[in-house]
Formats: sequence, C-alpha cells, structure tokens
Amino acid sequence: MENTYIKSEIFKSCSEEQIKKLVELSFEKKFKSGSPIFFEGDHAKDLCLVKSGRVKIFKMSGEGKEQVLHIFTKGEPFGEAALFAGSKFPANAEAVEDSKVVYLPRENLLQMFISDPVLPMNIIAMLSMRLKKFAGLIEDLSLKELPERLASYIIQQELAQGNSSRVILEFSKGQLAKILGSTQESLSRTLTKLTKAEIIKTEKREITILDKNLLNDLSKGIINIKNLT
Amino acid sequence: MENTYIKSEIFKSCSEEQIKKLVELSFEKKFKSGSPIFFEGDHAKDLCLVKSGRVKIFKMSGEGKEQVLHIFTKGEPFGEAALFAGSKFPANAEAVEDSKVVYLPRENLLQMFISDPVLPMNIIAMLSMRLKKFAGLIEDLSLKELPERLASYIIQQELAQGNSSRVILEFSKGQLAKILGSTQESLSRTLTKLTKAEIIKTEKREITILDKNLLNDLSKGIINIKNLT
DNA sequence: TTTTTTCTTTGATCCAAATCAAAATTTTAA
DNA sequence: TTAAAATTTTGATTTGGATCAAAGAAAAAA
Repeated sequence: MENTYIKSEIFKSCSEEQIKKLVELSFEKKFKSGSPIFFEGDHAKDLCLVKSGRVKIFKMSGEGKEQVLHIFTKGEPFGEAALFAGSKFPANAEAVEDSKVVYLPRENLLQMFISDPVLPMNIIAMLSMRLKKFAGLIEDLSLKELPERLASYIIQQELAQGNSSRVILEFSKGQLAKILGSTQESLSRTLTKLTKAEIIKTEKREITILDKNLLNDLSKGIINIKNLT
Repeated sequence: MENTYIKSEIFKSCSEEQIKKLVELSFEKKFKSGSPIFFEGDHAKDLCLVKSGRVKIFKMSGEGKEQVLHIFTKGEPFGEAALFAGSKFPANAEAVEDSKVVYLPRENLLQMFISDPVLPMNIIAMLSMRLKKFAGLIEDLSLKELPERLASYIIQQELAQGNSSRVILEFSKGQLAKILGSTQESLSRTLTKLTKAEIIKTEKREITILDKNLLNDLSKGIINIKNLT
C-alpha cells in the first residue's frame, strides 16, 4: 500500500476513505541526508510526517553548539507544536538520513477534525507524550550528569531493541553526544569509564551490557562511577 | 462571580451553561504554602486548575536538587500531560503560596469535548504552547550559561510587568535560581556581576535595568559578561 | 588494495558553576 | 523592639565537563 506511512498513531482512528483523502491533499518532498527541512523561526503551515528516513529536531546556540530535542522516524509527525500554536517553529529540523517528508496543509487537517472527532484526541495524546518526554529531557539536562544519562540511554535502548543485553547504537557517537547534551569527547571518555568498570563492553557501534544491576543503579544515581573499581 | 477562575484560556469557548455544569462537576482543595499537591508517579485522574495562589511544577534529583519546570497562577490548568497521556504525572506539584486548586474529573472533561468541539482545539493550542516553552527551557539549560539565562529572564519579566525598566521579582532568589537551573549562590554572584557592569541595579526584590541594550546583547549571547568593565 | 575522508579516542588544559562554610542581611514572630 | 528564623551574600575550594590539539581507527571512495 502506498500510504502505509500514514499509519501513524494520530491517524489510527481514521477510516480508509479519510486516509485516502488525506493522501490526496498532502504533498511530499525529498531531503538528502544532512539537508535542512525547516529552520527555527520559519512559519508553520503544514503538518509534517516522516515518510521514510530520519529527521532530527534541534536547537542551536550562537557558537554553533547543538542540542537535539528529538529524532523522528517513519510515521511520526513533527513540528506540530508550531502548527497548533499558530506560529513559528521553535527549533530546526534536518534530515539525518535520506528522507521523505509528507506535508499535510493545516487547513485540511483542521477540516478532518470535524469529520473525525477522535482525531483531535489523538493529537492531544501525542502532544502530551511529547510534553512528558521533554520533561524527562529537562530533568536529565538539569539534574543528572553524563554517566547517569548515558546509562539511562543504554538501558532504554536495550529495552527497545529486545532485551538481549546488546545494543546497536542507532546514531554516530557524535550525534548521540548531542542527544545527551554533551560532546563527542566527553561521551567517549564516559564510555571508556563504563568499560573499565566492566559494566559494559563496546565494539564499534555495538554495546554489550555486562552488569545490568550496576548500570541500573548508575542510571538512577544510586551509585557513582567514581566509586567503582 | 464565583467561577471567574474558570475563565481560563482553555474554556473561553464554553457557554455560560457549560461553565456552570463544569463548576458543578468539579471539586476544590486548599493547600498551604509549601505543601505538596501531587508527586511524580501519582496517577492523574482529574484536570487541575489553579483557582488562587501559585503552583510550582518541578523535578527532583536523588540528591535533592530541584529543577522548576513551570509556575502556574490563577486560571491555568496543570498536570494535563499526564491526564491526556492517560498515565502518571511526570513531575511533582507544590503550592508556593496558600492556594486553591479546582479538580475536574477526567470523564467529565472528556464528555465536554463532545458538546463543545472547540474545547479540544483549545487544549491542543495550550499543549503546543507548553511544548514550545519546554523547548526554550531545554535550549536554555543546554546551550546558554547563567548570565544569558538571567538576562533573558529579566527582559521577559520587564515586558510582562509593563516595560518600565523596573522588575519586581515574583520569587525569592533561591526559587528563581531553581527556575533558571542553578543555585542560590551562583545566581547571587551573577546578579552582582551585572550590577558591577552597571547593566542593572538591585535593591532587595527590585531590579532596575540601567542598560537595556547591553542586557539584550547579553541575553542573546552577543556579548559576554567577562568582556565588560 | 590503497587512499582519502570521516569518526573516535586520548592527552593536556581550562572554566563555569557547584559545593562547603560562614557572615551579613532581611523578614517574621514574639 | 528585640529575638528568631529565613534568605542572601561573600569567600575558598572543588569538579564535571568543555575546549584545544593531535593521534588512531573505521568507513567510503578511488
């Protein structure tokens, strides 16, 4: 089916017919890896959906330091906050792989709200999830140090990747550093520390968890890297 | 009128009659300054609205460090993310003054969605605003240093308080430090620096802006405190 | 393969801000 | 007013992590 990408959570309540109309009303753009999709401050006119590839949402400081807010994959909408607050994008978007993005004009989406009253509820649920995620990121950045954040990330990924004590990093370490609010060098050093403490083992992009308990304690701030080995 | 507090943005589309019903269905609790309203992890069953006073939403680290996410005042709903994501509060809430909180049961709110289809749109707009605010906070915490954040805060407050070059701090400096993601001591020192550079003048809880241009440049990272005076 | 480019690690140094400690000030209560 | 409690300031020290610089390893291209 041509429109499986639209099998996004927020449209799950829509009928086949509605989805069909939706696809008709939407248009699509391709982006090469690394190219910008929109900039902070741009005016939001459409709902954006990742059709394929991956899209990074990020903030940038004057000195060029970058903080990743989110990375979206197939089926996920992005940039909705600006759309519904009727204003400008609060951050930048960039393709991190060759990607296709589907655009659904604001007006058409609002019209769909009328024919499908569950749709707004889905949007509300999605926005709420995002809000919770952001609350977590704020907590991480403000209250946790890098080893804690890294430990949390590894655990979360292990869970997402099927609990096998093995995690394949989905990003380059440089990219991951930006997600964790840090730098390449600091992340590398922290990874080394965890390895020396025999909590994990790394090989290229693969991390093996050797001591899940310790990793867990670390992620919760119960123990501190400094007090190990 | 007894229910002016309900003149919250999100209910602006509701008819008198609807508001009346809403008030009937809701109940109210009082909280003394400093007492908890809910804890992170509690199950969300009702929409909370500040009727009077002020409510602080915050995260807490294992070591007791605190990061304020938001401070809400009269008419503002809070804890909605959990409510609509159908789950648990992602942060703690506490009264920072003697406060009254109105609770509107989830079920009743959802029913109102049916009779007033604009209501969900208002909620979406509100959630979107929150999301944008959080994006800003993440940016601040991750990409800006304290003098920048403080300068932004002062400018924003001056605007909110009527552009008179005078700002009355709405919180204790200790509290403000937590909002800015810092500590009492660091904030105090930064305030002193700004004063020595003759950008501001402080007297107890009152800040007078002496050089708005410099303050502005500072908030945007164009200049740096170190390079002044 | 070999070369080139990109990514990652390691070393040395530096810095903003946290922490610990104590004095000074302001606010509140008696 | 005075005493007590809470808040704020100032000083000394520590520290996590950033930055600068360069070497090493992987991946991509030739």
